[in-house]
Amino acid sequence: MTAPDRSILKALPPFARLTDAELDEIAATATSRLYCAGMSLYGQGDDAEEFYVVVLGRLRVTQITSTGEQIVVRVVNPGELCGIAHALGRTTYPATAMAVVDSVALAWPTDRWDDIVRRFPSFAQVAMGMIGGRLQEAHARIREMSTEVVERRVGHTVLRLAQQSGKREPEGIRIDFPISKQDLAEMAGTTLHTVSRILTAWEEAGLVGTGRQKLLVKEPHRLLLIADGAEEGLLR
Amino acid sequence: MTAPDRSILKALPPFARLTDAELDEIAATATSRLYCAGMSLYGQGDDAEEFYVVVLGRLRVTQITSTGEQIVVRVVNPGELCGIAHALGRTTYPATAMAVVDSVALAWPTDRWDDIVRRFPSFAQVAMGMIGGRLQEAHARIREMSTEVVERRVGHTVLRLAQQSGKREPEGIRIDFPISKQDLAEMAGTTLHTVSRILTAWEEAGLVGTGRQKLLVKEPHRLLLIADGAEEGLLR
DNA sequence: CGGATTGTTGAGGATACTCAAGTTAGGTGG
DNA sequence: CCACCTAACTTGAGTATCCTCAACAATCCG
Repeated sequence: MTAPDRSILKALPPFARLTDAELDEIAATATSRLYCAGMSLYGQGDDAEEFYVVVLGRLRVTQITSTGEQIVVRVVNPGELCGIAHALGRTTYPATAMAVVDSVALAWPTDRWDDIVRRFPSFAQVAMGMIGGRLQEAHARIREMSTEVVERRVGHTVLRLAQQSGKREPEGIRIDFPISKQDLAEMAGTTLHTVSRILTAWEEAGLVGTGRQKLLVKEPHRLLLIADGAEEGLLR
Repeated sequence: MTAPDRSILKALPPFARLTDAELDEIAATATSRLYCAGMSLYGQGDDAEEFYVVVLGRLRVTQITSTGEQIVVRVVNPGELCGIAHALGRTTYPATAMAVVDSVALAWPTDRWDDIVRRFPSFAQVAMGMIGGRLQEAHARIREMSTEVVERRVGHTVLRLAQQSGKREPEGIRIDFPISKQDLAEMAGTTLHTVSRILTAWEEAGLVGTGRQKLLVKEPHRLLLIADGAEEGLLR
């Protein structure tokens, strides 16, 4: 609920190249908020009154279709922007953002966006690069869903997750926040049943470790071979 | 091959709000190029040496996967940016852009991008909005591919095409550049066989008119009902 | 007019979904 | 701390959708 200190901003990529005076000015209009696991920052269809930068924790961004199915658009990691509907030319949020673990985010009123972009080109540049990264990820998903069989799609989904949000550990790359089979299914465009069968097969082969909302990628390299089609799938 | 006149720039959304002096300055570093149908502006994997704004014609942007399958990323219409790999944080083009009809585009050296963005916030704002639109379209495709059966997916693909690149005519909305069944399949994530069957069924119902690389949407409203699942599909 | 590209249509079959039933894990309250 | 309850997950069986394979037809262009 309080305005953040400049040192917090400085550690976030969008603000990394600003001077102390500039940071203070930007910090002055920000609000720091704590979201407990399960709380949402904003909902699909709401007026886009604020935009956010995540400081700590993880968010899951989802969309609901008109027929009630849900898809996971992305996971938001610390340092990333979200809720920037205005920059994308919208007045409402196209999706819902929810904290999957206790999270801290900075919020600015949406009408600060244009001013910040205009006055701080380095912010604009980083923001555009982040949007670009999301666009490329989206195209990768489209490509995968168009051309790959489920097992490879789930492979790429898991690998992307490991790369973007994973934590290196002695045994492998751990996804250190709760992720359900249903979530993975909604990311890969399949059902939780199919994800369950695939992960069980991979677990038996020692590629991954799974559990209730748990995921550990033990052999990313071999998983990549499967995802890229260089090695036969393990299902069935 | 020649530098363009400021009046040409002024008609393009990214430059619409600049002064004559600013336009002249931007025009000075631009090259106007004619691409005959079938020529490519750049290829997937090439160094991103230039970015473009299309003035006339249509481009088709495609990606080839490691296994040789192709997908259509998008169609580029006059007034739109393309080849902005640098802005998205890349050094190479992630896709190939090819003229589907004779087209004119303006080209700038990639290293002009940062300078233009920094000095002309209105350009930056329009550019970000365009990238945002692409991101939303990509998410719509992901949502459709995750949750919808083929016929509805093809419906949404055709409707998007009609909306973005169609031309109102007495009989309906015409796609006035060559578009093959294979192209539609690569946009909808299916095969040309399935697209052919679906369009034949729609044609028999009077929803569309089709032909070799031709497409006319006669009843967009009824097609929308099918695409949105409010009405039964016509296939089989 | 001939070749090449694009599109049509049918048959068969595999992939992955749906439906169903049960199991495990974790959190909560007594 | 244990019992219970719910949410998450597993596994099996049957089947629909849509892809693959195949052969042919139509259209365009030079």
